[in-house]
Amino acid sequence: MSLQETVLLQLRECILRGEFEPGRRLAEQQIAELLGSSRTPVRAALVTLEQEGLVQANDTGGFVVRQFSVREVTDAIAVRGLLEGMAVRLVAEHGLSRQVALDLQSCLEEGDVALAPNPLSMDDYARYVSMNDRFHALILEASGNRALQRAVAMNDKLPFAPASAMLPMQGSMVKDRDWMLYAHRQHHMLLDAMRRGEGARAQALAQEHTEVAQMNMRQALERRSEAEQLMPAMRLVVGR
Amino acid sequence: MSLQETVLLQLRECILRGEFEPGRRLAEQQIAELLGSSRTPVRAALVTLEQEGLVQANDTGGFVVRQFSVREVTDAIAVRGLLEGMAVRLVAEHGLSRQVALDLQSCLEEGDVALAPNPLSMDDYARYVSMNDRFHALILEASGNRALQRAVAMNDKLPFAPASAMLPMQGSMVKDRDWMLYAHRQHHMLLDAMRRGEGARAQALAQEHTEVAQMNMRQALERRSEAEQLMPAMRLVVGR
DNA sequence: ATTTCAAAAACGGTATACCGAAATTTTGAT
DNA sequence: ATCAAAATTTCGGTATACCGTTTTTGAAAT
Repeated sequence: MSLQETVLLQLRECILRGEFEPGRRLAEQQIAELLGSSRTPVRAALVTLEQEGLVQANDTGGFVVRQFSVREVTDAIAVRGLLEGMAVRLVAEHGLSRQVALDLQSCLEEGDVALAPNPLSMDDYARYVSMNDRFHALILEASGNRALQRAVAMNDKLPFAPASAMLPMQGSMVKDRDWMLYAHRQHHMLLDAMRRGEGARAQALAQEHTEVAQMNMRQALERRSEAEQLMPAMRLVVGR
Repeated sequence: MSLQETVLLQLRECILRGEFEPGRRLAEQQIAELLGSSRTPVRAALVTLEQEGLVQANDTGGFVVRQFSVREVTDAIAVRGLLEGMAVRLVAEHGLSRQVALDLQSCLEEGDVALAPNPLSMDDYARYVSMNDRFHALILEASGNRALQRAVAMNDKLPFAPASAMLPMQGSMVKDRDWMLYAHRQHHMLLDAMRRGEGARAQALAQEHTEVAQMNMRQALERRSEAEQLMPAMRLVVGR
């Protein structure tokens, strides 16, 4: 892997970890020293991160860590709902291939197992998150629409927009497990709708599915200090 | 304006003009000489263009002009329909502000005037295109959803996805004018739906509106050589 | 004429030097 | 002690040098 890729990954992670407060100037030299490279790879990374929206060009040149309003985050979640709704509709309408159906089914079963224990262990939670990501990725891939895939990929670069970013925060709380059970039930219904070729139903379901993320976002905002501990990227969200 | 911005704009335009055949390697030195700069600004531009999808990273390093399948283009148009559908629904549901309604109304009147002559002059056509872009931009802005705006902006970087890219090709043909009249009538109905707060209707209409673009894409493919003269970017589309 | 293979040219990734602009610190007057 | 001006440092934009790798070239062999 080239140094450029390493720097990009590390810098993105640093920002998402909340290691730089929003608005802070990202001096190229400084970051280069921090990550052990010269300015050149840092420069390339910053250009990429600007396109992704994590970093903002300064009037006077250079870049600054971007901050997000609550509105922007909830909007991004809504957009994900729209895009995933289209993906599941396409899959439902074009017919679910045998292989994809099997893959999705195995995701569901894995989710069933992961959510069975009460209370959930950290491992159970991690397993569920990984399954969740795979489930959403499979559907998107099965939609076959590359423009749609690009749109989701871009949208997911924003904090808290990706499917698993706003899962109930650690899953250890009883209430969190209940929410995850609810969301997972929706996954089951989603596959059912796709199997039956019920495009409109699948779309509505996928869109409603993101309301769980919206609820979690609201709850995270009410318990800000707690949330920031569990999800440092929360520091990038300003207001409320 | 910095040299970087100039280089980015020029290079993007060169690619969209079809001045480089798809698959061609974009050597940094070469482009730097062509545009009168050093490699550094070219490198930054290439990273940006890769994010935009106009350029593709080579396995062995460097970048190559991307080529698009017909499928990718029609998919991108469909995604634009989805996104604009959401925008108009949001505007309809949240209420159309007095100012935006006036602005949109004046767009419509301008369009009425531009399309009145028969046959259309090049100027009439240009005026309509400019109005069309403004109309779509106004709605998007009025939606207030920044994630949505970002998604549209990204999608519009793909060739032929932007609203006006696939307007009937020059408008001088009688049949083209008929299509434009049809599309413009849809604009009128769209504003009506938004005024009445009919979100679902507005959404359906916006989505259907992109079918005009789909038809034009198909027609352009049937008359490839002609189309490539009028829209050089057509050379980036492979197949059929 | 076609293929093969080695020499040469070109290329990309990276580091760094340079310069003007911006930001920060120091200085000096009040 | 306060504030403004000057000096200094830092920063970003740009050009360029260096090096290992890839690509092209061109000549020899078939």
